[in-house]
Amino acid sequence: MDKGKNQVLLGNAMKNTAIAKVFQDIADLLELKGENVFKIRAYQRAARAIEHLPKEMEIMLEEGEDLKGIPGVGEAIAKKTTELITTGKLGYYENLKAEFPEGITSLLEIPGIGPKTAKRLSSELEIKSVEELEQAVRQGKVAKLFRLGDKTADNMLQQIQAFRRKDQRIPIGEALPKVDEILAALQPIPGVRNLTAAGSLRRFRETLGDVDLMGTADNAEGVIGAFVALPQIRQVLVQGPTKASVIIPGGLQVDLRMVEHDCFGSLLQYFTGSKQHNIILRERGRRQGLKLSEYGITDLASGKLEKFTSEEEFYHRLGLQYIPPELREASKEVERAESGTLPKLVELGDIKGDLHAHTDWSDGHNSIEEMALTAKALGYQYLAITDHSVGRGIAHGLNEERLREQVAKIKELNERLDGIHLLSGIEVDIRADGRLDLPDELLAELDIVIAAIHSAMNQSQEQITRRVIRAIENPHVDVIAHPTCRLLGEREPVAIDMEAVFQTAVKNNKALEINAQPDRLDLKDVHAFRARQLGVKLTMGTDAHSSGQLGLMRFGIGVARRAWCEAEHILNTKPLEEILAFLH
DNA sequence: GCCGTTTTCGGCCCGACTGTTTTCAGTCG
Repeated sequence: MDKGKNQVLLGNAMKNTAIAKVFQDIADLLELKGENVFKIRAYQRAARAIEHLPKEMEIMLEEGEDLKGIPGVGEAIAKKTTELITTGKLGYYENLKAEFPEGITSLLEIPGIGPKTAKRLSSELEIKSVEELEQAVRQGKVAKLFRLGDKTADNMLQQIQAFRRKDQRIPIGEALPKVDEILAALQPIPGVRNLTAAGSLRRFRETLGDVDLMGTADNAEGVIGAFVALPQIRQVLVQGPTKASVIIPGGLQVDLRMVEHDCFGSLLQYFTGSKQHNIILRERGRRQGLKLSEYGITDLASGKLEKFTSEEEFYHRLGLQYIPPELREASKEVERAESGTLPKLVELGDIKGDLHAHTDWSDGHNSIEEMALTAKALGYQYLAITDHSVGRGIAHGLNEERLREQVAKIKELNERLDGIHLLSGIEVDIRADGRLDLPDELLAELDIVIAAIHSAMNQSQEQITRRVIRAIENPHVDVIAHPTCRLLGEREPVAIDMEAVFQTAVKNNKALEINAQPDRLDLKDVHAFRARQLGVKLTMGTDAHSSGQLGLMRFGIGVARRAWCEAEHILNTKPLEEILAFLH
């Protein structure tokens, strides 16, 4: 591991998420303080930018990279970041916190309560927590405050209750199939046009707060009526002539908005976001003498409003390439669209085979042949059979003898099956000490060796990083599967140093997997982005445990697109011969 | 506090809703 002084810094690790949190906190505190709103926005913007950064700032600092290159980070925030990373603390932040009663920022988490209200609740009623707020509302104290009334107090109570029972953000894998069902049910209604998801679902974020659907129709009210009458709707929150909000099973809120056809392009663009992306577009528009809104583009000189039925026209009017939704995260996509250098993002149709699948030889549900036939039906040229190794006793992992049997079986199937080629593989366990679960001479006989961690996940960063690096350095290993082992909403990622993993992978010409299981999505978007930047080869695998799960590839594609990947960055967009050449 | 194909100073996205007012402040997306 040639990381040198890097490790010293990593000791008191101050990750981007933590740094972003500090700046968001500062923004909240400055709001309470009544500071200049643009200063507040500057901190918020910096926090968002840092949060979505593909590279850890501590590494940028260590490599002497200029933090001011990050959009939204200037002199002052760069200096504060440096202080945070090198000392683990920030004097400015500590002083700011000391000015306010502890807990006051927690009030800002309740929708409807902004800085002004929070400050008054704190100063006039000495409320310091959501619990105290609830009590004060029930005692009628809040409704008595100037400019607050019964209705406001009532709303607070409801929002507090909603806040408490609110599930966390919902994984996209859970939401997308349900949304597809809703769209499929509404699509056949006569006169319906342009029905689509917008918002973070359309941008393919891995978790969603709520779902925004929108469309146009001759009979908008009829579509809204059909929407709220769908059998899967659990509760109707709001219903009007053009908009309705409902709750579906799983607690997910779904909004449907029917809009004017002639503004559909700008409306879809607006509701797709991200918010920061839209702000950047609008600021840019201003400099061109244009005012952008969801209704179109107004020429400030003439006051004339131009409308757009499609997003493509909207972007083109601004002198930009069309920006795919997955890129609209305020990470230089607007500049690239301006210079006409956006990537041509990978698509599902580019995928020529699945490189990670299980069968009933280990913990899968279908036979090798059934999996092969499904892969063929999906239009694939090849499918890698990668069952678990013996260490995964619970998954009926294969020992040497059964693996040899499977290799023979696959050979036989390849002779018999037409139009699909099976690769003999294994998802071999990386043991706690970094050794693999099967002997090298057996791994050498396989077409593909995927190595993965399934145990001892609480090891220290140093241990687990060294463990994976050792696996990458094994000459027979081709791919590391789900490198961080996270399960969305269930299990935190392991404490692995991804930068070191990326560098080792490049050096050894090994691939890392984008695991398409929707509860994994591992590599996740920012990791895949960074890996691609560094030239790490990427594979995509569904990790299917049944033939139906081979269809999960779309989730991996979503991650890859958010990582700005083109087809050439993903190995299994290549034809069989090229794949075999890489593997051997 | 950030930033520049009008600017190193003087701007900084835009519209809608709600509840409290009697013309608007606060909040949200």
